[in-house]
Amino acid sequence: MADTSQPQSRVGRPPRLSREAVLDAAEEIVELDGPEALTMRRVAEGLGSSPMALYRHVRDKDELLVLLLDRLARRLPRPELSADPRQRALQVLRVFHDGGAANPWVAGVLAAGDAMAPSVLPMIEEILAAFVACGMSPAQAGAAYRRCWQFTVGELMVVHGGRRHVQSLGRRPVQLSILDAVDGTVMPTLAQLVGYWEAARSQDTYAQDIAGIVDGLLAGR
Amino acid sequence: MADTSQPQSRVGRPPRLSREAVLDAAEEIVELDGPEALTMRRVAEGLGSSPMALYRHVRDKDELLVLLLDRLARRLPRPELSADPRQRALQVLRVFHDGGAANPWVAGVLAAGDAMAPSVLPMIEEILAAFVACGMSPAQAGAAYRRCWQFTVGELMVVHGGRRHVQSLGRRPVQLSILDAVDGTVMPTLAQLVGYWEAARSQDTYAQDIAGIVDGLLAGR
DNA sequence: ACCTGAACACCGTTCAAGT
DNA sequence: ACCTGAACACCGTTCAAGT
Repeated sequence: MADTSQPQSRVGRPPRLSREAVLDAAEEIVELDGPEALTMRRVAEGLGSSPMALYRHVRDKDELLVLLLDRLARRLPRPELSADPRQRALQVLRVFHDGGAANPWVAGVLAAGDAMAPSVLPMIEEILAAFVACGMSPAQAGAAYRRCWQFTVGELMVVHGGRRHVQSLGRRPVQLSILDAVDGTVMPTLAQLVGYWEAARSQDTYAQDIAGIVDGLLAGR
Repeated sequence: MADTSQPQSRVGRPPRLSREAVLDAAEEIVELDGPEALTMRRVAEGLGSSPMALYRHVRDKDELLVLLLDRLARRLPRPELSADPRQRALQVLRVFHDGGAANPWVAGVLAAGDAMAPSVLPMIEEILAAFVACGMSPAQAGAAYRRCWQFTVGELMVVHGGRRHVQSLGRRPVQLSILDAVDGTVMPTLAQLVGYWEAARSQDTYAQDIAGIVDGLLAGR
């Protein structure tokens, strides 16, 4: 009995943790309290192990974040793609956007460096192919994708971005933001601005914006 | 002699530091070693004072960063504005962009929260006015500015963004980036992608991109 | 009023040792 | 092979005390 014993390579202490378990614990924290709450020590605590045990499964904290991003990317839905290539590009871009908007910590991680999830490569390829099907050259498609992606990152940053939530640890609820920095005298422009920002957070302006950008690109060639 | 003595309010120890001095020291650090090197303790060290002395001149580290951003914004050049409103909007957007691109730490600070520099409000107003002069309604101008700003933030993030520079403290030069994450097998798409990214970093694609976006907006109405 | 010293409650990570 | 304990070199910030 006990055929769970592998005949091969049975040396040393059996593992108690795994990369998958570490990622699970990390994800729970980030989902609950945001990316700034993600510390190696808290992950270890969640696993009931010492902080240093994690380093056997993950190179360092940066790698942990990238792996978390990749995991999210792998879970992105693959929508039924339209026959119209323009529509197809917009569909995939929307999947990217919605994935980032649903997990506000993504913006912060994207901001941190050249980190990128390999699992999105097929989706990027889909967008490039769609642009080519619209009549662009591969180089044009690349530049077009870059423009769309940069707008999407900015949107995630500005609208759904790493706001420090409420988070107020009891002290100092105010924030030196655009609102109180002009010491009380709210300019008309400012009031309007705030309105437009709020609009973007409530209404779905992304669809309109990205469609406008894509149409600009298609009109260009 | 010594007419530097103010007749008014002469109580307690005279100040040795000032908010301006704190900002100078902070700026030097951030310019030299990037925003991640900016710590209260290092600023204090640069001033030859104790870390806690800073808290008399600045509420906390967040405020320090916002003040630094505002200082940079105040120094932005005010270009000779064109008579053509479309051109005018593009000019001011370019000033924003170039300011951020020249100081790569800006992207990181913008990413961190709703922080905003009050000194840019007149320039924002300039852009809104230009869009209105192009025939947009105020609401359309607001949405248009938002779209442009979001693209600009994304561009700063992706192209000039908070890459962790070389920074390698001797150990681990590699980075789990898109390049090595697909374990060696570089897809054609991937090679292309990297090329487009590099292109954006060397050539000035921003001018073309933002003009395309603005033209898309103007065509929309 | 302005600054200092010591302390608190954290970080990520290394290194030698246990099993 | 995998994990632990103690330690290192940091953080931001509070609080009581000095001048």
